[in-house]
This record gives sequence, C-alpha cells and structure tokens, in this order.
Amino acid sequence: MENADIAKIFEEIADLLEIKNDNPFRVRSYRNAALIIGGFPESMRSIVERDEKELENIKGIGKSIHEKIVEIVKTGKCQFHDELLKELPPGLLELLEVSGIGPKKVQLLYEKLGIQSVDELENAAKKGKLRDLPHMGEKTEEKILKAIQELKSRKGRFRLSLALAYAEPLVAYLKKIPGVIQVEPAGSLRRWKDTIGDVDILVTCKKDAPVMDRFVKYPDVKEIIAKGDTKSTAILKSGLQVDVRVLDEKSFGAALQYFTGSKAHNIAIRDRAKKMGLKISEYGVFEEKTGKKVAGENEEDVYKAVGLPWIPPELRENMGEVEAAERGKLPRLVEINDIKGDLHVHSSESDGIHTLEEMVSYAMQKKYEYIAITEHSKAVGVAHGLDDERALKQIKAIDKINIQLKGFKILKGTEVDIKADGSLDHSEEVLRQLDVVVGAIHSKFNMTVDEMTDRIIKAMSTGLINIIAHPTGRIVGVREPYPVDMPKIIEAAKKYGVMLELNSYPERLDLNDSHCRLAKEIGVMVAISTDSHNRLHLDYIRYGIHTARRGWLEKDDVLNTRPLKEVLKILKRE
DNA sequence: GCCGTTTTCGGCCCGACTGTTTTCAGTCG
Ligand SMILES: Nc1nc2c(ncn2[C@H]2C[C@H](O)[C@@H](COP(=O)(O)OP(=O)(O)OP(=O)(O)O)O2)c(=O)[nH]1
Ligand SMILES: [Mg+2]
Ligand SMILES: [Mg+2]
Ligand SMILES: [Zn+2]
Repeated sequence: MENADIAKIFEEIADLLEIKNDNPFRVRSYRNAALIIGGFPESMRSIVERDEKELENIKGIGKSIHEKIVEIVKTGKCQFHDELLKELPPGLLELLEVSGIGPKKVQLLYEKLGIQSVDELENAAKKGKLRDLPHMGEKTEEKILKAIQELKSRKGRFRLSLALAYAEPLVAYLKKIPGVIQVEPAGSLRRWKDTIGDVDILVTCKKDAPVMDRFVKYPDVKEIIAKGDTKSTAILKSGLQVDVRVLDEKSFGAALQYFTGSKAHNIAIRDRAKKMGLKISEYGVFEEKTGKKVAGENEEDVYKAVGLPWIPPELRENMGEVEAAERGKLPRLVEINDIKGDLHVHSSESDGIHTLEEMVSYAMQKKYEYIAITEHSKAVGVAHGLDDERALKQIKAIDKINIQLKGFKILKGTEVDIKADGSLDHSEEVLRQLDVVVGAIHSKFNMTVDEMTDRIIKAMSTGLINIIAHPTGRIVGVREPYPVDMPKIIEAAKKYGVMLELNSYPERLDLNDSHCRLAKEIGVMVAISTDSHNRLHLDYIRYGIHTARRGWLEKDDVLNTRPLKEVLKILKRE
C-alpha cells in the first residue's frame, strides 16, 4: 500500500459519504487527508513502522484518520471503506467522473432508476428516462451524453510543459481582443505544478469588451461547456479544458489571488480573513460589517489586508506557507538568475543531438560559468554509453577545449550507471579523474523497496559519486517511481556527502517538489540540472527552478547557484 | 472529521453557471 493507494481509499470514502448525504465537513476532512497523503514525501508505511505517533503531527490528520492509516498499512484494508462499499455499489464512484454529475444526482439515479455504471447511465439518457426525475429534463440528458463522450476520451492530467504549450497561444489570442487590459495564466499553471488538470486564465478588461464571445470562437475550441458574463469553460481539440474568468481591473489582485489557488490555500486565507472581520472573494477584501472594500487591485494588498506578506504562487498549497508568512519565515526562493551552470548535460558523444562545442556555446549565451558533460556509461547501450577508454578520450578532449575558453569551464563528468548490485559502470581510476560524477539507475527497476534503496545507498557509499540523478526514476504520467525509500536515501546522502539532482526535464521533474522540501529539511543540497540532450533543453532549467521553489528551496540549498570555484570545492571527493 | 487570536465545542470560503425551477438546487471554480 503506497501513499497513492491510501489517498485513493480516503478519496473514495469521501465520495461515498457524500453520496450518502453525510456531513459535508466530514467529507472535506477525508478529501483533505487524501490530498495531504497523496503529496507526502515519506510513505505512510515507513512512518507507521518507525513510530505511528508521528502521524499526529500532520495537520489535517486526526484520531480517526490516523487509526485508519495504521489499519490500512498493517492489514491492507480499511473496514469503514469496505462497509461503505457494501452499502453502495462501487460503480457509483465512476458515475461521479462524468462532469456535471455530482453526489446528489448519483444518489437520485441510483435510487430511482437503479443506475450503477456509466454504461447504464448512457442507456437511460438515450432512452429519455432521465427527464422524469426532479430537476432534470431533455437538456440534462443531452448534456450527460456529451459529458460521457468527453469522459471516454479523457486523457487525464496534462504535463506542465504540454499545458503551457496550449496556454501560450490562447493567452496571446485573448490579449488581442479589443478592450482587454491584462491576461494572466492562473491556477496550477501559475503555481507550476508538475501536472495540470485544466488551464485557468484570468482576464481584466474595459466594460463591454467581447471577451467571452471571442474566447468561445478560438479556433482550437472543440466544445463549450459553459459561457457566462464573467466565467466560461471550453474544451480544446486536444481534450484540455480551459476556464476563463473575466473581471474588472479594479479586482485584478483579488481575482488573481482567487484564481491562482490552490483551493486549500484560498480556504485558509479566507478563513483567516473571516476571523479578522473581513471577507475575501475574487472581487476584493471587504469589511464584514460595513461592506467597505479595503483591497483588491493588486495581490500584495490582498495579503497585506490579512496581515501577511505576499506569498509566492509556488508555495500556495496550504502546506505551512500561511503560518510561515505570519511568522515572517517565508523562504527567499531560488530564482532562475541565481543559476550559474548545469551539471548534467549530454553531447553527441553519447545520445545527445549537438556536439560538445555546440552545447558549450549555448551555455555561454545563457551566461553560465560552467557545464558538466555527463555522458552515459556503457551499460546504457541504447544511448551509446562510453566505456572507460572513450571516457578517457573525452577527458583529454575537454582539457584541450578548456584551454581556449575564457570565463567558462567544461567540467569533465559522467552519468555513470548504477548497476543492480550498486556497483558503478566505470573504473575507479576513470571516476577519480573526473570533476563530477553523476550516478543514476537506468535498468532493473523491478526490485523491492529495500533492495532498490540499498542499491542506491551502496553506490553513494563508494565515495565516488557526487550527485544522484533523477533519484526516483518517474516519468510524469507514464511511469511511477521505482520503489525507493526517499527519506532513507536523503539521510544516506547526508551521511555520505552526496547531493541529489532535481532533473528539470518536464517529463521527469525528479526530485519532485515534496522531496526537495524533505532534502532541505534534512540538509542535503540539490543540483538543479537539465539532462540536456540538445541545446534547447538547457532552457528546461525553468521547470526545475519552479519545482525547486515549490519545494521551498532557497539559493543556498541549490548547488549550481554557486560560482565555479565553490562548486569545484564542493565536488572534490576524498 | 478536524481544530483552537471566540479554544475541547461549535464552526468549517465564497461565488458563477445551468436547467429547472416559479424561487433554487446542484455542480463546479
Ligand atoms: N475559494 C475557492 N477557490 C477555488 C475553489 N475551487 C477552485 N478554486 C480556485 C483555486 C484554484 O486554483 C482555481 C482553479 O481551479 P482548478 O479546479 O482549475 O484547480 P487548479 O488549477 O488549482 O488545479 P488543476 O491542475 O486544474 O487540477 O480556482 C473553491 O472551492 N473555493
Ligand atoms: Mg486548473
Ligand atoms: Mg479550472
Ligand atoms: Zn542523463
């Protein structure tokens, strides 16, 4: 039982309770717990094994949910969940996936028509059986049929980079509408989450600007879900959903604060306002008694009105940022301009596209002081990995080029394969001649957690490795992380003086946000690298930076914010 | 079910859009 499985159980408990018309705040508690556990950096299993009392320290997890986590970890089951599933058929859960269908309709459909699955719902709608139910008519049937089609072709959450690629031209299109003043991506895009459920765009404009009419005519729109004066929703041909919110420029700050979220952050901020006698909505901050508007034009004022400094969007997950802001303890997050070099770069010598010289010239354009050339080793055959001999040749070649470079240095490196037994795919003799050794797992993923964790720790214990690359091996939306105990890895990294990579490839973003935060807590430095295989990949650094910011990292927590001299000192192995 | 600048009970964010309704419930952001 991994965290994702436990989160799913609580999510289902929330859904089932909601269908049963249970207390909505109880429902929220389960849903909130699912959110917390799903994003937690350490597995519930290892917390329970070490000391289950630690669960009590997690905000949002109380006695009841605590007990259920322990039960699930120990027995693999949750009795309460099982009982709910005896009362209600499991098919009701899939009905909730149909957009427009919520708990009340599910209950109604089940009780009046015995509908227990999406297929049954589709049949009933086609036969016109739904229109007899209260609050439903012919239009509802049509809408449900459309929503079922949409569900069947739904692809799940989009990679951040892909969602951005769809959002950018739409933003440009909206900016050209007459009367439009500002167009800002908001939601999870502005928070730089690794995956995006839908794109949220905030627009401010002069009165009567035809924003919504033009939005729904955007050539890439496939279907209009809703269209109102201030809020519309459409689905693009790619299947990506877009929400556009339009407000007056006087509300820009409050609207951006609202639409950036996260939902949990908004609730926390609004709750705080309420306790101060204020009310926050997307229109502004208002005094509860008089209704007088006290903020709204810009975001900073909204936070100021509730006694807080402005909080960077990447932190707005209600994971301690409100408390930190209150105590003046917000981190000074790392910025893209802090980056002085890139420590994971390939050239055409292994599986890169561009030559070493081409990579260097682009890095110099970016005003970097250094990059490390880190080719694969021979075990990664598909990538033309280097054996010792080729590695030695490359060392000599780099030495030669370095002589001619001014104000820039190529670090001699490798992305050495960590073999199944934890040994490294180059000789110690070669590894000792390199400036930086990046170690990574590339095959044999089907190990137990303990085996995989030991494998990586063994590699770290050789004293030959500086950095572990893409430490969990996940591919966003494609491959789960291999089983590995990250807290143990991070502790071992601390012990052996090894650093961890945040791989900036948008398909990887590995370490992820919560692991970055754990690394900082434990005191392990993170290297934000791009793993570039062509020169434009060097620009992927921005994904890494924003993910690091989501993990609360500051400049000093990041290895490659340091100038060349310092980095070389840190990379020196005993 | 959770939690504590109204602390161990009582409150838990606030508003838009739709389809049905004749005054609003449901769903969603
Ligand atoms: N106050 C408040 N704001 C909400 C609520 N639901 C959503 N929002 C705000 C905050 C969200 O970040 C923003 C956009 O909503 P989305 O459902 O698109 O969520 P978000 O973009 O955060 O994540 P996503 O990747 O789309 O799943 O709207 C809510 O229930 N209350
Ligand atoms: Mg969104
Ligand atoms: Mg949205
Ligand atoms: Zn690589």
